[in-house]
Amino acid sequence: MHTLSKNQRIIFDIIDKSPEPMKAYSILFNVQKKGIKAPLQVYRALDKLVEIGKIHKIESRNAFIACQNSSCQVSKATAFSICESCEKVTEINNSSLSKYLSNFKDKAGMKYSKYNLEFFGLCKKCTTK
Amino acid sequence: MHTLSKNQRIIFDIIDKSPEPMKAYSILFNVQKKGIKAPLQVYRALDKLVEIGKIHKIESRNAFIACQNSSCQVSKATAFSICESCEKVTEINNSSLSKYLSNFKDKAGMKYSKYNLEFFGLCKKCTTK
DNA sequence: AATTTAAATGTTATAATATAACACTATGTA
DNA sequence: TACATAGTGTTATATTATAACATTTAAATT
Ligand SMILES: [Zn+2]
Ligand SMILES: [Zn+2]
Ligand SMILES: [Zn+2]
Ligand SMILES: [Zn+2]
Repeated sequence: MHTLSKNQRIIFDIIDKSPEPMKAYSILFNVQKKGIKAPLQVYRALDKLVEIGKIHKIESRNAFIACQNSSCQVSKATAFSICESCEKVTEINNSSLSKYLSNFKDKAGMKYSKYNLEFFGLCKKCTTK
Repeated sequence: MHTLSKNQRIIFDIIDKSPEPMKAYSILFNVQKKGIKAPLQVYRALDKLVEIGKIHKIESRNAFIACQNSSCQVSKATAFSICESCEKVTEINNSSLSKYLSNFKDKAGMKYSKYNLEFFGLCKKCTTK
């Protein structure tokens, strides 16, 4: 089990507590009182946290979310649902989906080691509005 | 059928001719001789071209690729394979995959109108190296 | 054809996201 | 201790993207 460094812990905690994905400079702003003053300190911690699967990057939003899926130790197979109205993001944990995608083979004979899927739409709350 | 404006045409053509996804500022550099001088001119054309499905954005790379899939009029369901070694990107056109994903329903009852999937791995060429 | 509306353009400035380079410190291992 | 690896602090800079405003072009409506 990986033990987080000081900066990694600070930055993971703030992302983990956040109800929504956080952007790097919003994280920076929020951790300045804890002595983290430069973008690079944030990005280095983010890189590591992504690498070990504690957080994921929502590529379409340039934002980071804590892994909601305890089995997801490494960020190899990620899927998210994103509400285009309220921007709520949820990590999808569906074994049928992950099985289907992990076994997917294309014609070109490419061997995949990783995927990222982002669904967009309206969440239940925003649909009924 | 949508007819492209002058800037949209110039920018689509350069992306369409490119063997690899192009980044916005690389596009800008390449079209300056055609009178397009500012980032905004590029981004506005890119936005429109994405909207009408002539190009797609590869989110993990902040780069743009021409749609390889004539049936893909609108960018509602996109899938790509990305080689992490040579950065070759291919649009996946697989009806089983698109059917599976278009019909996917999550537990939260969210209705999806769009998805984007990016597979990562090594292409055939890079595997045998 | 004249009027109106919507879409696209040109331009300057600036915001937001991310990395390079270098010196230094902490931690684990032989 | 000596060595290797990972993490930190700092300054500067690169890259990606949008705001705001004036103007022009194209398309739709009368
Ligand atoms: Zn996860
Ligand atoms: Zn919502
Ligand atoms: Zn397409
Ligand atoms: Zn390759």
